[in-house]
Amino acid sequence: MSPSHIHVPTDCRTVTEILSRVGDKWSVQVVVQMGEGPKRFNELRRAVTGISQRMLTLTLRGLERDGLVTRTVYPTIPPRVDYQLTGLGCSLLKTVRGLGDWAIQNRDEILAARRRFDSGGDERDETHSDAA
Amino acid sequence: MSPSHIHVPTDCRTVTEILSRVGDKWSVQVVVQMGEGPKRFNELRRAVTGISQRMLTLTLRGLERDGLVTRTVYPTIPPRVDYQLTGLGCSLLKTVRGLGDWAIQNRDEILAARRRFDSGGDERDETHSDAA
DNA sequence: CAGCATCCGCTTGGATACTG
DNA sequence: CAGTATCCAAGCGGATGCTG
Repeated sequence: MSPSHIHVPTDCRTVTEILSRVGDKWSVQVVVQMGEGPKRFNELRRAVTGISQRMLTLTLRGLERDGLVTRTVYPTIPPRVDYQLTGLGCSLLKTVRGLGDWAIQNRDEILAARRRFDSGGDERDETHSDAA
Repeated sequence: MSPSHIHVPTDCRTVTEILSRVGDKWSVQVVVQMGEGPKRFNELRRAVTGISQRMLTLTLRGLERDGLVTRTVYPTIPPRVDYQLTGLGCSLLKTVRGLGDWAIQNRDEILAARRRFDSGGDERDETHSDAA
């Protein structure tokens, strides 16, 4: 029942909502890993360097909750659990790759700007004597 | 001197780097506001609902540091400071809109999945009796 | 193997008060 | 108007130990 005919230019709250879903420390990396197909828990753990077991669990729960991944349990011994992107998850992955490409393309420029800012912290802006 | 000929599919570290830049609570909203043209400090403050003065300052400093916005000071009384997107900032805005559109399009589906997950927390996955 | 529970530090961010 | 400085609470995330 949302008024979808009112096309707000990039509705702020919704974007923020999604960004906080995807903007955490690990979600994107985990999603990217699953882009190559279904993955088991420890497989993901090894693939995503530096992630703790706790955070992998939490991240996967969050993604599952939002319908981005499915969790399939095989009650064998030892147990086996597969995580896989849903259609929604795949489409998110595609979109995130857009941001990823941007990041890769502009990484050097950003790092340069950062160094410039960090070294000289006083001549960074043009002070205009003229005013309204 | 980075080996740019090795095209890693969405280099994980770089993406994470940028996401943590843009994935904080306010950056995107601030950037979106500036997309409509240069803005003064309190103008941004009013436009971005809920932001504290402290966080607006920090957010703008961060964006300026990364070369995404410029800060122009008019030493008048009272002082006036304009913030404006750089070319880099504009290109980021465009990219972020991609994610924004995705968010808007799939918002309902995500919220539905979330409700489903939160209500029944046990029948959420298919347990397969078959295994490897 | 795939988790859950606990503890604990660090960072993020809000509220408030003060300044040029 | 456009900040800076301080204090403080909540949440994120790491380390460790235990379970089915």
